Amino acid sequence: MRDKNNKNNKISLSKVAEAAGVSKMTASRVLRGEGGYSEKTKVKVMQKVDQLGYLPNRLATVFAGDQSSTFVGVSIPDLGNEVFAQVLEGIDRKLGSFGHQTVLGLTQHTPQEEENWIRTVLSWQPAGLILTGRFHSPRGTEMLRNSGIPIVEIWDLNSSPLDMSVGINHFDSGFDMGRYLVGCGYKSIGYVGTSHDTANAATTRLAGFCKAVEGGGGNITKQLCLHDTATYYPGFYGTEQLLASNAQVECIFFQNDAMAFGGLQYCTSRGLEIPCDIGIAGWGDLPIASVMKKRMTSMHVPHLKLGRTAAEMMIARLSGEPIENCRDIGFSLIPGSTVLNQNVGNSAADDVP
Amino acid sequence: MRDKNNKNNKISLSKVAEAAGVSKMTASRVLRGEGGYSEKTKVKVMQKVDQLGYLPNRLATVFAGDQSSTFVGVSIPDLGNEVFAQVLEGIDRKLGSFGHQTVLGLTQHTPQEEENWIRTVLSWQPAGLILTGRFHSPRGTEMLRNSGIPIVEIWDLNSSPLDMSVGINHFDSGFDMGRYLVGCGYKSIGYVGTSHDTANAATTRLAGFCKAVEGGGGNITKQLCLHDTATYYPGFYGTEQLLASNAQVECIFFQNDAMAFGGLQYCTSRGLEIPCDIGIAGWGDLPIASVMKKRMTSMHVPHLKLGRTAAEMMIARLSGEPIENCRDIGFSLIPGSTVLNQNVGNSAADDVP
DNA sequence: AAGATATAAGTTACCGGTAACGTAAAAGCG
DNA sequence: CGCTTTTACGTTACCGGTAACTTATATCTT
Repeated sequence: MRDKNNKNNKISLSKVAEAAGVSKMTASRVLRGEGGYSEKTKVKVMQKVDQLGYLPNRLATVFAGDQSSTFVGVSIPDLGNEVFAQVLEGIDRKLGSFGHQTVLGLTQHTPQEEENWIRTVLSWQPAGLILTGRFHSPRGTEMLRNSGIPIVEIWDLNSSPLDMSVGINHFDSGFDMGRYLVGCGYKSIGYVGTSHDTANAATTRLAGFCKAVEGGGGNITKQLCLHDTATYYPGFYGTEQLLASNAQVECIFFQNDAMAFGGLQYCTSRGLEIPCDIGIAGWGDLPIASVMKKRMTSMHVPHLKLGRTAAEMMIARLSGEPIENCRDIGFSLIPGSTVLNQNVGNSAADDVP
Repeated sequence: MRDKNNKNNKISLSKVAEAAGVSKMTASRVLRGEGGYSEKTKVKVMQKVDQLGYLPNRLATVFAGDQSSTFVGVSIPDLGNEVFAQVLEGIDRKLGSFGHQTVLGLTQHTPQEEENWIRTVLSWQPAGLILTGRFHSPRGTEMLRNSGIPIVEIWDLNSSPLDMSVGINHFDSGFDMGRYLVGCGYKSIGYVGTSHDTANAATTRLAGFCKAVEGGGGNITKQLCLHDTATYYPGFYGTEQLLASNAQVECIFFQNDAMAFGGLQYCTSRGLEIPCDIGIAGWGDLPIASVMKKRMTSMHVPHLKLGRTAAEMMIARLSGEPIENCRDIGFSLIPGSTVLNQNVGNSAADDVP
C-alpha cells in the first residue's frame, strides 16, 4: 500500500498492449508511428492509451540505448543578477522549442559547486551542457572532457573552448569603457564591485579597464571589492564607502548596472549632481535603463540573444550540423548621460584641458 | 566510429567490476557502501573507479525500480520578471542542498505550454513538481492527479490544492492596496497592467483592488491592459496612454513594480511631481526599491522565502514528514512616498476633505 | 495455383543498475 | 572437531522500453 503499489499502478506499455490485445512491440510501433501495423490495430492501441492515460517512461527509452536524452544541463552563477536570468530565459526558450529540457544548476560562482553539479548532472546522461564561465575545477574539466557530449561555455568568450563557446571578450569591454572614460577627460577614477573566489568575468573586465585607464594617463584612485552580491544596495553603500575615503574620484565605474544604480542613488541622495559633480558608469545595460530619463553610461550586451545563441549552437551540434565552435556575440558602449564628455568634438582621447 | 562507440566507450559498472576482478554486484555494493565486502575488495574497486573515471548512470538506478529520481520539475511563467527569477533561485538553492535537481519549464503564462511541459517532465519520472499558479488545463490537471507524486502549487494560494500550496492571497493583496489608496483620499484611480489568456494572479489582484476601491467610494476611471510583457517600458508607454485619455486620474496602480517604475519615469519626464500631481503604486517590491530615495508604494512579498518554502514542503513530503498542505507566506503593504496620504492622522478611510 | 514478395505482427535479447536469493569459505562455539 | 553462524561474495531476474530477428498471413506474380 505504499511506494510499491505506486510502481504497480503505473501504466506501462505492456499494460496498454495487453489491454489492446497486442504485443508490447506492436504498441511501441504504433506510439512511435514507425509503421508496420494496420489501421485497426493503431486505433485499438491509441484508444487504450487514451483510456488508461498512458505516459511513456523516457527514462526507459534513453536507458534502452541509442537515443540520448533530451536533457541539457545549464549552469548559471545566480539569478539575483537580472542579466543571468535573461540569459537563462534565452536558453530555455530556444531549447524548449526544440524539445529539450533544461536541468538547472546555480553554481554561485564557485568551481566546487560547479564540479558537484557537473558530476550529478552527468549521471543523468544529458544530451549536452551549457556552462557559464571558462574556468572550471580540474576534476570538473576532466569530467567534461570525458563526457563526450556537446558543451557550450558562455559569457566569457573562450578562444580555446572545451568544445564550443559564445560570449564576449570581457577584457576588451572593460578596456573600451576605460578608454571612453579617459577620453571623456576623467583622470581619477574609482571602481566599485564585488570580490570572488576565482577569476571571473568581472575581474577580467576590471583588468581591461585598469589597463586602458592607466595606459591613457588616468588613475584608478580607489578600487573597492565588497564581499557581497553585485546588486543595488551594495552599489549604494559601496559608493558611500568609496566617497568617504580620502581618494580623489571624479568618476566611478561599477561592476554592473545594478550597482551603478545604487551608486547613482547614493550620490543623488547626498546632493551630488550627475554627471557634473561625479560621473557614473555601469555595465550590462539593464532593462530599467529603457525608462530612465538620464540614460546610464553602460555597456550593452545582448543577453537574450546570448542565451538563444548558446542553445542554437547546442542544437546544431546535436543534430550534427557543422558549426563554428567560437562565437563573439559582441557588446556596444552606451555613452549615456551619467558621465560628462569634457572633450566633445575632439577625437584625441588624452587631450587635457 | 560514431554514437555506437560513444556508448561502448562509456565506463559502466560491469567494466569497473571486470577490471577489479569482482562481480558487478560486489562493485555495486562497494559504491553504495552497503557493506558485505572486505576492505581489500573495496580498495580494489575504488581504485578502478578512480582510474577509469567511472560515473554512475542514475537513469539506470531510477529505472531499475524502487528509488525515485531526484528531479523536481519547476514551472515558472517567465524570468523577465525579476520576481519569478527570485522565486526560482529560492527553490533551486533549497532543492540543491538536498540533492535534488531542478528541471525548468518556462510556461509563458499559458495553460497549453504548461500542459505540454507537464507531459514531458512527467515522462522523466520526477520526484515531484512545483508549479506556478493554480490554474491548469483539464488534461494537465488529470495528469497531475494521476502522477502520484508530490505537487506544490505556488504564488497563488490555493485553499484546495491538488496536493500542496504556498503563496499569498492575491485578491486580498489587491484589496488591501485599494483600501489603502482610497484611505489616502484618492477617488479617481487608474490601472495599468498587461492582459493574459487566462485568469492569473495579476487579474485576481485587480479584482480585489477594484472591489476595495469601489466599495470605499472610489472609482476605477481607466483600466489599461496592454498586450505586452509586464516590464519597465510597457509601464512607461502605458502611463502615457492612460494620461492621454480623457479619464480623470489622481493615482495609478500598476500590475507590478517594474511597470510602476516605468510609469514613474514617464510622469517625471512630463514634469509631473510625484506624489503631489499624481500618485503611483506598484506591487512586488523590487530590490531596486532599496536604493531609491522616494520609496515606491508597493506590496512586499518575500519571494526568496516563497521559493525556499515551496522546496521545503516538497522535501518534507518526499521524506514522509507530516506537513500542512497549505501555507500562506504573507505580504505587507509598503506605504512608501509615491502616494500622498491626504488623511494623515485620521483613522477613517473614506473621509472626504 | 505455386512460388515470390509484402505486410503485420510476435519473440528474444539487451541497456546498467539493484533486489533477492544462493553458496562457498571463514569464524565462532561448545 | 564438527556444528552453526557469519562474511563475502556470485547468480539470476527484473525495471520499460526498443533493435534485430523470426513467423504467420495477405497480396501479387506469371
